[in-house]
Amino acid sequence: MARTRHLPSQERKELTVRAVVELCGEQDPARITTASIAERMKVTQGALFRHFTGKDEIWQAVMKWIAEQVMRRLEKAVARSETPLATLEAMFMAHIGFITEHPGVPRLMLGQLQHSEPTSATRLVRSMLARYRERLAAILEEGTVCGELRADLDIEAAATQFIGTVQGLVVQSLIAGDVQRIAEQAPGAFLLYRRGIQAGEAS
Amino acid sequence: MARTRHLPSQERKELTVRAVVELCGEQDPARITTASIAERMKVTQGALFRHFTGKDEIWQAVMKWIAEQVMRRLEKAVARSETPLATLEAMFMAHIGFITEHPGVPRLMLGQLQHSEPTSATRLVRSMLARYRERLAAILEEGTVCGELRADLDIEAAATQFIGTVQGLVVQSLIAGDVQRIAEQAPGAFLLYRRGIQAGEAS
DNA sequence: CAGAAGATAGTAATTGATTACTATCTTACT
DNA sequence: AGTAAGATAGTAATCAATTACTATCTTCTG
Repeated sequence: MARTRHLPSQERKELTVRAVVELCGEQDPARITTASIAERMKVTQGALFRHFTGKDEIWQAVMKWIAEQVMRRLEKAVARSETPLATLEAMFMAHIGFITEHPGVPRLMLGQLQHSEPTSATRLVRSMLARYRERLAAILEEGTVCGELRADLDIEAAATQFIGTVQGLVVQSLIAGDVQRIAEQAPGAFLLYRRGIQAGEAS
Repeated sequence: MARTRHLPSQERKELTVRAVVELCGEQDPARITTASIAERMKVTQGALFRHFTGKDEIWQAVMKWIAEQVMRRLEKAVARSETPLATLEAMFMAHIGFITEHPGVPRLMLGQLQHSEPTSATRLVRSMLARYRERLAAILEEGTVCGELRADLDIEAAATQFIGTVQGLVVQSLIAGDVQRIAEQAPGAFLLYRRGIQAGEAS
């Protein structure tokens, strides 16, 4: 049996990220200590510093992982969809799916956004959200052009509202302490958002 | 000139709350120490414990203050409005107004919602948001009855989306680091929300 | 191909800084 | 004078980071 002490640094880093994401599903990121991370990994606290120069670098690695995961999923969703509206819905559900699979993610991102003096990790979050918005804006624009969305749509507001729709569900789940219910509420939430941006309907 | 050292405990408590709310506008609540609060108040750190039994009690006082302020404003907005839709808009703008006047408030509330083991302050936040939702649900219900809102409206989803609309603006401001721009974006955001819930329009 | 030599990863213990909280002395107000 | 509020000077606990040492893997040489 592979007792798997002694891992290559690369793998150990990945396990560290996993552990942190996991821990964020259970507690306030601000209260996560290097000791608690190490404990979760069955390693001593000092061992972490063989792979990271400091705690900051751990957060950075975590945010990098999240950014990659989210963006990969979003692009996949975009690729599979036909119309702008269908793309938006696929992105929405992909985002929600990622959150329900990794309940620590919202807490992680909100935790990073709290910092007013941006660390490296904070900058990563901000740039990810900025890219996210750009992606959204492009699709929304496309939707207005093809007539699927209201011609007078405020693109910026619609992008903010998209993220807000997710946020509403997230806040709801933080209050209820139950991340999984997000999945059930997601379709209804998107329907409401869709009605706000869609061109005049017949129903 | 009133050098105002030596204040009655009641006033000192109020100043403490003010100081904390102020500090939250500038930094992560999790990083606010009793020392930094005291410094802001021009008092020594130990003096705080003449008025609060512990840091928890400070957070509790802060959240109590916020809950009172928010609810007072919301009720005023409700009282002044005629139709359900006008009431919702007034509530929205009241909420946004409170946030722009006190930029620390979103960070404060989000910070509290991060805790998974609810403290007294956390419970206060949750119960405030619960009351908020109930209030919203009642108004939304009223709107469907009087025909101003879609008859098939999902009340729960619409309440979540209302809070989400605010959250979208908040997240936006945390990314941009500029709370004031919320005020400009608010009308556009509410318009989008309104279109999602309103009964078939003519425009 | 064996095995020494070096590199990499992990441990256990410690350090210095920070933090919430407290004990004791001092001042100011009534 | 007596008491409520504040200053001063602590304490114990926590935490990130470091250090000295050990275990394991990898590589190079004879």
